[in-house]
This record gives sequence, C-alpha cells and structure tokens, in this order.
Amino acid sequence: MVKLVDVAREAGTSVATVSRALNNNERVDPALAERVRAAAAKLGYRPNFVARNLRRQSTKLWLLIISDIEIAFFTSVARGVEDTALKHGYAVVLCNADEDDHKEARYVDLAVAEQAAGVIISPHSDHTHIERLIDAGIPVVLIDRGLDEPVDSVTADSRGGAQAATEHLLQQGWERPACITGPQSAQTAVQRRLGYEDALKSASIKTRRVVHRPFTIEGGRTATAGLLDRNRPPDSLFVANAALTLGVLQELQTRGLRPGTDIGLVCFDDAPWAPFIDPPISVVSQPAYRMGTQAAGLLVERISGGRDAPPRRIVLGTDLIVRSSSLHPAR
Amino acid sequence: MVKLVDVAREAGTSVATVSRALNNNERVDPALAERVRAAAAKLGYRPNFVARNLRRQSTKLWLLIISDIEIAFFTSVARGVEDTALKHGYAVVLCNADEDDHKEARYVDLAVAEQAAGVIISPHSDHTHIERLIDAGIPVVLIDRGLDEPVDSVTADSRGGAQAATEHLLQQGWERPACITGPQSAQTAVQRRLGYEDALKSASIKTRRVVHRPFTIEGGRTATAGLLDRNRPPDSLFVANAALTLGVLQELQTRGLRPGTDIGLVCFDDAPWAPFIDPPISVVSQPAYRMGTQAAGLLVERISGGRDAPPRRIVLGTDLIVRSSSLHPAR
DNA sequence: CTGAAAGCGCTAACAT
DNA sequence: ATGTTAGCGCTTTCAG
Repeated sequence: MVKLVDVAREAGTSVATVSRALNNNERVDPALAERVRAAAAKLGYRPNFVARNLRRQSTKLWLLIISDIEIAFFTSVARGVEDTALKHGYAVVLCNADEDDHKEARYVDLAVAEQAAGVIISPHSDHTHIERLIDAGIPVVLIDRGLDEPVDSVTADSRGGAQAATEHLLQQGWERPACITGPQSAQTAVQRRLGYEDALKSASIKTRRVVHRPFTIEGGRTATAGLLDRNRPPDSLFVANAALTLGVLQELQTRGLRPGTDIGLVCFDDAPWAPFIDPPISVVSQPAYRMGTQAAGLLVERISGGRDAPPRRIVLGTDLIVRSSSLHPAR
Repeated sequence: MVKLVDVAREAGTSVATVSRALNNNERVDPALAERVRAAAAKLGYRPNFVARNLRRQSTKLWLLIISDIEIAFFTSVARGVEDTALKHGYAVVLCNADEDDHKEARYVDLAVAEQAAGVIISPHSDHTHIERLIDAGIPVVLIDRGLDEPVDSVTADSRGGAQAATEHLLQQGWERPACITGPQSAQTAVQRRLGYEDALKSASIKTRRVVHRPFTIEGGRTATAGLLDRNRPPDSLFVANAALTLGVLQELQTRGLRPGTDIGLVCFDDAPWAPFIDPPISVVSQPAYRMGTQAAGLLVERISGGRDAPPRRIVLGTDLIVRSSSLHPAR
C-alpha cells in the first residue's frame, strides 16, 4: 500500500503539502502541486478513506436501508437517491433489511460504526433504531414510511391512493370488495387498509374483508385463496403492493378466474409489467424516483444546513391509472 | 461519542482490558469481563469501526457491485450473497453501477479506499477495475459475467441457454427468428447472441437478424420497432433479458401483435411476472439465488483460505421453461 | 491476567 | 507557501 509519506518522498516534499495538494483546497504552489500529482499518479496512490475518516471524524457515505430489495418501488427510489447523492459528492450503498427488525438493526449499527454521513431508511416498525441514529448524531430521513419521531420524511399519500382505488372499484359496480395488505407492522400496509376502509365507510358498506400478510408473492397467494374460500367471497380486490399482486394473479390463474371479468382488481404500485398482464392491471402509481430525489435533497440540507431546523414531512400524491382489471363486465 | 477510555474509567480498568473483554477472544478474568460489559452497556458504548479498521487493517465488509439494480435477476443474486455473508459474519452493501464504467470505477475506488474484505462484481467491460482490486489485495469474485482475468467467477451458461431457446423456436416451426440482445460491452449479451447464432448455424439459416441495445425497456422497444419495420421482418424473437422483454411487449402491444399467435417469443430470465403476461412467456431460467450463494461461498474461501489457490470458474446450467408465447399457431 | 504505550494513515493546527 | 507534529479511537505487542 502506497501512502502519503511515499508520495511525499517521491515528490521531495512533506506529507502536509501532499495532503493539501491532493485535496486541492489549500493554496499550494502550482508547480509543486503538479509535481505531487505526478508522483501520486506514478506510484498509484489511493487515499485510505479509513484513515481519512478517522481523522476527519466524518465520511461521504450514505446508507440507504430499504425494507425489500425485490420490490421494484424501492429500486426506483434507490435510483433517485443515488443520482442526487452523486451530484453532491456522496457515495450511497444499499442495505436490504428484508422487513426484518433484526437485520435492520444490524445495518443501523453499521451506519453508526462506520460513521455514515447520513441515512435514508424505510423503517420496518422499530423506532428505537431511528433514535439510535439520532443519538449518534447521524442525520436521518425516512422514506416510504413515516414514524412519529420528529425526523424528515418523504412518503406517498398511501391512504388517499387506497381510498381512490377502492372508490373506483365501487363506482364500477363491484359490490363486495376485499383488501389484501401487508403486515400490521408496516405503516404503508395499515395506511392503505385505512384508505380502503374510508371508501367503504363513505359507501356505507359494513363488511370489511381485510387480510394482512407479508408483502410477498406467497402472501398474496394465500390471502386470495383464503378470501375465495369464504362463504361469501369478495367480487373484487384492492391489493396493497406489487409482490402481493403477483401472488393474487397466481391464485386467480389457478382457479381459472379472470380479472375484470370474474373479479375486479386494483393494485398499489405501477410495476413495469402491469400493462402487459392479461388483462392489463389498474394501479395506484407512486412517484418512486421523485421520492428518492426528494429524500436525498432533504438529507443534503440536513447535513450541510440546519441540524436543528424543524423536521419536514413531504407527502407526495399518487395517481390512479385505470386499465382493464378493474372494469366491471356489466358496464 | 462514548469510547473505550470512557468504558475503562467506568469499569475501573484499562483500555486494553476493555478491548480484550469486549472482543472476548483473549483470556481476561470473568468477573472483570462482566464488569466491563456492564459498564459498556450502561454507557451505551458502540465500537468505532473506522478506528478499528484502521488499526486492524481489515474490515468485515463486502461490496456487491451489480450492473443494474432494476433487473430482478440481480436482486435475487443479492439475496443469495447476503444470506451467505451473514452466516460468516460479513455485512454486505449493494452498489449499483448502472452499466456505467464510470460509476463502476467509483465503487471500485470505494472498495479499496474503505479496505473492503471482499468484492463480488458483475463487471461491465473494463477489466482494469478488476486489476485495481487485485492490486489492492482485495479478494474478488465475478458474478454473471466472467472475464479473462484469473479470478473466481460464477456464471450461468448463457450461450447454451440461448441456443436451447432458439432451437425450441425453430422446432416450433418459426422460420425467421431475430435476436434482441444487450450492449456489445456486456459479456452476457454477446454470449446469448452467440448461442442464438449457434442454433441458426445448426439449422443452416443464414440470415442473422441481431440487434444490440442497452439492457433497458426502451432498448427493447426500439429494437422491436426497427426489426418489424424491415422489408422481411422476423416471425419470432429471442430476447436476452427481462428489461428488454418489457420493451418488446410494449411495442408488440402498440402494433396489435400477439406473442404466440402473430410472433414467437422466448426470453432470458424467468421474471416473476412472466407467467401472467398475455400470453404467458416462455423463458430461459437462471438459478440467480444459487449463483449468489455460490459466489459468496467462493469469496469466503478466498478470504480465509488460500489466497493463491487457482481461480475457480463455476458455470451453472439454465432451464428452458416453455409457456405459450413461443408456441406456433399452426401446430 | 492486566496495563502502558506504540502506531495504523491521514488532516489540521501551529510554527516557520 | 511549506513543514512539523499531535492525535482521531482502536488493537496489540511488550512488560510486568
């Protein structure tokens, strides 16, 4: 490993000058600086971030802790975060917490141990993790899911989107909707359920038909099976995310039920494949990429600007995109 | 920030003892050790990895550098890597290089600067990055794409899979296939093209009809449009990944062409949505998760075992899954 | 079994 | 403008 002192010797100067020249923020004689850069290049010098970080007591690294890497929504968010981070000189690494408080804790520990410059996280349910970050003085912004903590956050209007989707189903003429949503521990899952119930309430429908499952394909499959095996099965479904939807589709196919003909279907998240399903799926679309850029923007401000500024909560709207799966055959 | 010396004071001992007690690898008096642990807990001590890493000159961190986070294949790989890494005490963070040599270079720099314990990477095209890692003494294993470098790698048999897919198309009775693949710079893209051409050769078909595009939805769309606008358009398509496939589907839908009826279609990668498309898509399936676990296993061995052991190249087989999109209507 | 002290590579006072 | 040096928090000899 070639280090500063080696470069200094090669360039015939001191480590301090080399450090200054290479970080080209201090005034150092242009000719000398050039000699230093040449020496560094010749020796193939690479700064040791570990040492630098220890000395500076700060890094240029963000951790983006998401709850499930296999959900397309989060990968779009990640893109947004990344693009913005890059512009401001931060590197961002992704951590997959997998809807698991334990794994999430591991990554939070990693963030404080590595002295991350900031963290963007879609928290599962354990708010103590967020507090740990705050205690360690690491700026945090929540994404996708808010918490009661006084922290910056960027979320989509899950409740409103769910309500709109359900109302659409009802307007189409479907009469016995059901809601398949994520685990009680995930804020988005309950918000979407609440929005669904808001719509039922407005329509004076008493029967709720709500089922909570993990946000997985398997969860969607078993939820659908359970619902359809009831005495009075639902005639339509509001599904709270794309993974669940895949499971719903699977179970429907198994039973020979066709969305839009035999059963109404609206889903949260506009997955890229939604338009090509048979029939095309009606969805509630979230501005995932923009959520990422906004969260990153908030983090940048929090880091450089006012550490003590009041927390900001950004809530972005959702769009209902009607395709065929939600259309009632009688109309 | 509470540090070792604080814990030492609280426990009435020295930093050395605290360090030993907390890393519980040295022989230290059980009673004292207990007192130290209590003090650490009371003060909420968290080790500073930056300092530890600087001293140890090593970390427990892996970087997984993938070429596109939005491709489901890579997210499955990531799961596999992660699960295995965890078992061996490593934390893994994901880096999205986005099929961009520049971004890839940034993350490679990050790996050496942060002294990563190991790197798993699906290289784009620039083998100098790999060399940089090797020069820095960081164990590397390639995934998805091999290179000529003497490094461990885990890949799928892209060429064989592509050949099988194309032969299947031909056996079905399609006569004028075309191939939509990724950029020339991606090894998988050319391997799949080669497999496609192998099949044509065996069938004595001279017209190649190959188009290279970025591995994106937009790439698939424009490729399809270009192909269909030719004088003698193809009657069937072999598509080299899932993102491209989405674009193909889009363009086909726009033109009112139905796969399996108007045009044959087989794709690489068994995306979770493939069975639910109208009609269900025939695919070549790669064992993504297993590729991840195998790569991680290789890395563990490389780190702990023989640094100088000869490189191992693992090639996993692929499966052709026939659904409806590839079936010829005349049969 | 425990403590004192050196030093990982770098940056930032401080001195010149 | 440049050099000298202390020290970031930790681990690990080396003494005791």
